[in-house]
Amino acid sequence: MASAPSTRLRILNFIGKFLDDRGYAPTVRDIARGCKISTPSVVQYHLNKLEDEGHIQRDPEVFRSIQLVGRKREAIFEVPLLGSIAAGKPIPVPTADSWTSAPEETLQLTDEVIRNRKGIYALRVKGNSLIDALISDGDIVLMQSASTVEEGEMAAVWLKTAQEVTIKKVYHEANFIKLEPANREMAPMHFPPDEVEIQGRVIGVLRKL
Amino acid sequence: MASAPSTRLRILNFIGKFLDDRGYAPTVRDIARGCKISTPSVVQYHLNKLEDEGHIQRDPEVFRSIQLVGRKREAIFEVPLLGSIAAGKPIPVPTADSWTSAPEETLQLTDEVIRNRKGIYALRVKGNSLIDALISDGDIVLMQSASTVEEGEMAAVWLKTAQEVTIKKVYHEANFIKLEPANREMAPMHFPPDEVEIQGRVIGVLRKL
DNA sequence: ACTAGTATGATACACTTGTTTTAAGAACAA
DNA sequence: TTGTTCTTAAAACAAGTGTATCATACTAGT
Repeated sequence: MASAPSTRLRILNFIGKFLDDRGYAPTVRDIARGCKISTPSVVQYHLNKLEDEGHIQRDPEVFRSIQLVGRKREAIFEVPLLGSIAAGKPIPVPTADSWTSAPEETLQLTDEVIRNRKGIYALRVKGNSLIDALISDGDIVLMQSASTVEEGEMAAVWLKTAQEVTIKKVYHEANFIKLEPANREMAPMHFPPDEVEIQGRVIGVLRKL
Repeated sequence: MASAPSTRLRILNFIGKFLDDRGYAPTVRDIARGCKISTPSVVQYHLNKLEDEGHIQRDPEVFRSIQLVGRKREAIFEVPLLGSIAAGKPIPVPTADSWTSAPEETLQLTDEVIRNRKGIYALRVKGNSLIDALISDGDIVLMQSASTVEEGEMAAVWLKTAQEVTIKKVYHEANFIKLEPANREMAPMHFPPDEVEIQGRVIGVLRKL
């Protein structure tokens, strides 16, 4: 068992702080200096313990290779904010160009949301035309490029004669395409297949207040 | 000017890849091996150029101190998912214990959403009782501990006699507290001050589809 | 008291690694 | 040509650094 506000813990905290401050890991002697330990061997001793306990991880013989386990690194994805989605306007669809040229604005999202899907972009919602999809003015919709979607997936669709974009769950029925609002209190609508055009899959909604 | 798919660029990409793979920076000799360069001095030469150009940054004499500028480090926050929010149940309010003991589940969010606010936690929404706040079943609500909120801020409030939790914009009026739904098509409600209890500030909603 | 496990200390070895020096070829402009 | 700049090359130095060894003290359990 660890005993006091032990040297062990001091070392662990020092490593974290060093990492935050400098961006790379401390050496054995950095730790010794920082924790007022007289000699590398004591640090070495505790580092071995910490590694056994699973708190840190390091590559033998490699300088500055200490890493804190449980600290995630580099799971951030930059998602381009390609424009806005508003009533009566087709949504901006990403072109080949969109991915290479730097967009004006980006969102930073984690792996958890992206789940290594490709072709993700974001649109800011303007107005309350999507209220039946439980999406309000100012929300950000995460899209994935797609011209078809699976049964029941949420998609942004363009209604040709209505000249309107909407977000609904899409089901393919016999001779119609059924569009079902996220808000189940509202009735689904049916359209002939050539009347709707899938603009992309909706994979998330983000509302910052 | 840089000329070809130059050695310079190869080195830069190698550094990035090495960083992703190993979690710490390569040495001059690592780079030489990885880019099929015969000698450290060539790498050294290009590293100096890259540093002049502002692409990398490093501390002289410090091993493995290369960092890519423009790469965010440590912008991920782990937000504990403390429970769920459902109709007719008070929401879980974080205790001192909640922050120290490891929660079963966490969300990873970026600085962009957290904006160095403290006391952030998350709740999963069960059921459709919050539909008038444009929040549906399965959504995740980001909360900040608070017992009072500013005018017009979105808050989770406990309605005492109704025995119900709801999410509304809060306004303090003469003798009443006005609760306004996010969905503006719906009417606001008024309650005497001792009838409502602020459980926390709502700082965001996340819907994964 | 005895022993085992834990923690601290001092010192030294050998390898890693940033850096310097010197050299030479290639591209380009004056 | 001449000179300058950019690039690749080889070798070596000196300091930084992980690691090992040996020794000492403290604590807890028997």
